[in-house]
Amino acid sequence: MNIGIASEKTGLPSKTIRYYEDIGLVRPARTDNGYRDYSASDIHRLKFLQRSRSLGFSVDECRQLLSLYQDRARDSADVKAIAEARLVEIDRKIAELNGLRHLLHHLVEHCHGNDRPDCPIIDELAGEGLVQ
Amino acid sequence: MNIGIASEKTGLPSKTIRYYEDIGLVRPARTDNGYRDYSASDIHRLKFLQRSRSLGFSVDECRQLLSLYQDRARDSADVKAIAEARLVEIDRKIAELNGLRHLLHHLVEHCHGNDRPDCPIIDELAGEGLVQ
DNA sequence: CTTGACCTTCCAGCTACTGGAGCCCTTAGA
DNA sequence: TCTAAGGGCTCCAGTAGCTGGAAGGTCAAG
Repeated sequence: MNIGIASEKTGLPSKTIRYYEDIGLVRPARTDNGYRDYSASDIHRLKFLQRSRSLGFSVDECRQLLSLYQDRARDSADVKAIAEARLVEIDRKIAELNGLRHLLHHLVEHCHGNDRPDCPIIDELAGEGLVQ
Repeated sequence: MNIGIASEKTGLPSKTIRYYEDIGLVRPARTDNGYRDYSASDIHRLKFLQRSRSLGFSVDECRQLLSLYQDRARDSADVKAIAEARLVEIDRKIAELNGLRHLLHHLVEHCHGNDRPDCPIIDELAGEGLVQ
């Protein structure tokens, strides 16, 4: 199966699929003319990667998850640990963004947004602001 | 004022300050020995950048904000527009992360996390999962 | 005179791709 | 049989925003 079809089946751009090969996440066969030839199990692997990435796992975490996936004797605890670490990270990020959102919203609300120069947002950035 | 002191005063690493000079955000004088020499107004600019960056503005937005800051005849509306765009982006990101968090939390909750291989997280990633 | 803490420049690397150039292969139509 | 379109291939460079490190210059203290 050519890379274009693999791309359609997995929802990953061809460029990305080649990249995943570069970094050793997938190893398709090659046909005589040098084209990559994806098997059903390659497609499965790529879909696994697509889903993992879209759940926010880093490429390196995906690598670990893939190897746990292949490992019939894995401990589910190992998978859970990776997912929980991700969850903690996501929570941290959400909290950070909520903090920013709060500050920024506060500033935006106090800015008239007209044709005059006085602006609490700029004042804040300049260190003469609303927020202590 | 040497870069080390500027770093202390602004909370930005020296490397970052040099980088900001590279991309034209700040232009310190030089002393005879070739050392960068930061004036009070350079420090002010750097602090402005530090605050803007920590509020989540991109370097390019910081550039725009800085030039609005210098512009005594600015319209506060222009500043507000940049901040509002940032706010929209932050909200989008928060929503995305909340979605991920929800999914991942759901999966983690259903994983026993023991020494057995069966794991709904892996199943989900493999496309045989809980989530439709 | 030496030591150590600074400073300088330049180059490479990080994440996870993405775009583009320049080329080859295959297939359908004129 | 020629040609054009639409794949595919490799390799190189660029994205954001730094960060680390090498190799060297400068300065103040002891």
